[in-house]
Amino acid sequence: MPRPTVHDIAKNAGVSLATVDRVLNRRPGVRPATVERVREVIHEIGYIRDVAAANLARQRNYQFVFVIPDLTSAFFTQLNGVISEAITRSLVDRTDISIVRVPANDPHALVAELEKLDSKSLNGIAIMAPETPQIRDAIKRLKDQGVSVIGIISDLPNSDVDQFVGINNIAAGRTAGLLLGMFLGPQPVDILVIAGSMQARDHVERRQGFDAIMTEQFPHINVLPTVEAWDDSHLMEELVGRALAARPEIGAVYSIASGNSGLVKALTKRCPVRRFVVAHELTDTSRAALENGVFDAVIKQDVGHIVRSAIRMMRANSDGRDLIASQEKIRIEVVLKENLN
Amino acid sequence: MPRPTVHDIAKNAGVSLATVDRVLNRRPGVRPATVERVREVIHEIGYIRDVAAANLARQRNYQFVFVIPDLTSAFFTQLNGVISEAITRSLVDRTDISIVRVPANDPHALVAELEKLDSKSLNGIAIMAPETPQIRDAIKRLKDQGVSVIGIISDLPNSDVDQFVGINNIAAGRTAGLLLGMFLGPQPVDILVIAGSMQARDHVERRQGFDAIMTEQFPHINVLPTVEAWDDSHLMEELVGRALAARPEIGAVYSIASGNSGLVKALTKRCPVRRFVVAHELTDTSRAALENGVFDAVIKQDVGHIVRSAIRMMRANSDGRDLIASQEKIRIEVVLKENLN
DNA sequence: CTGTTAGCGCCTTCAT
DNA sequence: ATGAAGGCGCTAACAG
Repeated sequence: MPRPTVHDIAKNAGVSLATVDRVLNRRPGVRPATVERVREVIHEIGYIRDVAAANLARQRNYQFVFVIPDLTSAFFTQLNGVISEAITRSLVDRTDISIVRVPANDPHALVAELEKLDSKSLNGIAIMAPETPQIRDAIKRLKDQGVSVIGIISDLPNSDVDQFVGINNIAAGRTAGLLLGMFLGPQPVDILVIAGSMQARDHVERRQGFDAIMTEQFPHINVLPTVEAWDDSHLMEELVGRALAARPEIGAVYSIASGNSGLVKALTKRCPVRRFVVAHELTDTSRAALENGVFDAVIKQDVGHIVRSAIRMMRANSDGRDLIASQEKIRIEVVLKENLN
Repeated sequence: MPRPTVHDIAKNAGVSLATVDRVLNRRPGVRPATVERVREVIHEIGYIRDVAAANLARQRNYQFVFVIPDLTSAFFTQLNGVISEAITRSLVDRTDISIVRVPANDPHALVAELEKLDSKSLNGIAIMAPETPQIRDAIKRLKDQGVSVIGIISDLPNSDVDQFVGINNIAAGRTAGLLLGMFLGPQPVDILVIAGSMQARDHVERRQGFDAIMTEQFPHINVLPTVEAWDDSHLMEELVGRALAARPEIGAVYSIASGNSGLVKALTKRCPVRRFVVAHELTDTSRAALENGVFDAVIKQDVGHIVRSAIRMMRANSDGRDLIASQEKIRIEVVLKENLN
């Protein structure tokens, strides 16, 4: 027995297709009694709307854009790759996605790009950006024009975004701290912490979470002042090298930033000392480092998941649907040598 | 500018819609030269097929069934719940999914259920079952009748399934071992291991992986013989209680099985001793145990992900499509107190 | 307020 | 080997 269609509703309720459609789409111009009758029939015969057919008739299509920093580290290369793949995939779903890459750390340029977007044809944007007042305003403007705005990776808690897709970076920092604390055991040691810049909200939050758990639960461990390596592997190598030379007794390293290849070099150069190392993001570098034992754990966020989730959200927002909450939850993943795959 | 459609192809190639359709769907009855011309036009104008419209015209719908053991532990309750949710969701995608629950550990009953399935209307099944010869044969039969068969959660390596969706349980066991090894540090200790039954392939593999890494990398740790608790929490409580009483110096516990509430009871009853505990699957029990520090880590597989992935695969197999490999990879997740969410 | 009608992009008889 | 025409389930003018 085939599924009931709008025709079945019309027949059973004794009305026309147009009326059924009005009820289905909550459009005005139908007598309450009629609405009621149609609703009843819908319920009775167990009608389920065929979304695909509806979208076809509506000639609905989606225009989304990802706004991301034009950085070139492994993480951002990966992000770009994942979005590109999503672009290809989305073509069959009548969904056009484009990428706008804006200079990092330049709120003005970013705002300029946001203003350029044609909010007439645009249905949604997914943005990774620091939260400055100008950016907050630009986001507000887009939202007012009916564009769905999703924050990704780095949260924008005070902006009027529809949703944030990414991990809780405070919890991520706490997780890193917990791992190191448990690995290190009860003897007192020093931990070296390296961040990218303390401008990036995600990095700041990780550091915050890390510090919090260390003081709460591992007071015998001494966390050294943060070294800023500006996501630059050369600088990272130099700074870490210098730090380790100055304090050879350092027992562990927590790397918040990107540019981990420099870290690996610094660690392997001067070496027989066994140190526990936890870093962020699974890249070729960090994967190799896990495999050969230079890193002990990597805290990862699944970029593919983030991008797909953002797209699902923009689409759901565009047609006022809701989605499976659990599927959209981005997890703080702990990757060790043995669960690399 | 709107997307090119079949009409555009027809116009540009100087043929009719029917011919275009034949080329599009690789159906015979078109002169090679014509095929070539149409193909060229398709490429030129950048035509992308609207799958939704195609399925609509085709009146395509999908019939899938999940075959799972009728167990009632937290893990299986969760599995059932997730499938039920997927069933509701799938209705809008012209996809009908049903659940067949079969007695656990009864290959005959399972085979009988499989034979009952109407392979005429069925497009795919996702099955969790031990791999016996009869089951292998039943699977082969279904496949021969054109049904897509996906193994889930517990692998069926020697059966002719299209894909397996789940984690590598050997690696999961190794991950548990690595965690405990690192937590415990260099002093020699005893580890208690509790399994469900050594019939279930997934449990056996976890134990195997665990043992392997312990002998390879932590030879100073003494792994006690496996205790079988048959996924029963009462039995679990009793056996663990007895084991801890007999050897109070046990420094860690690895729980492969379900029935963890018994484990928690046994551990908290007799107590001030600090023991490291790693278990599998995130349930209400294990979540609470992580929160209050009874468990140190939980190895988890995302059941929602597994179910959604299996559905995507059955659908892709049914229409000979391929999908994003990385999205279908089920990860071995390490959950600590701090990355619970 | 309600109904008629013509599509949306694609597939599929049935002719030619 | 090719084409014309109707229909899949739903929506949206345009009439009444």
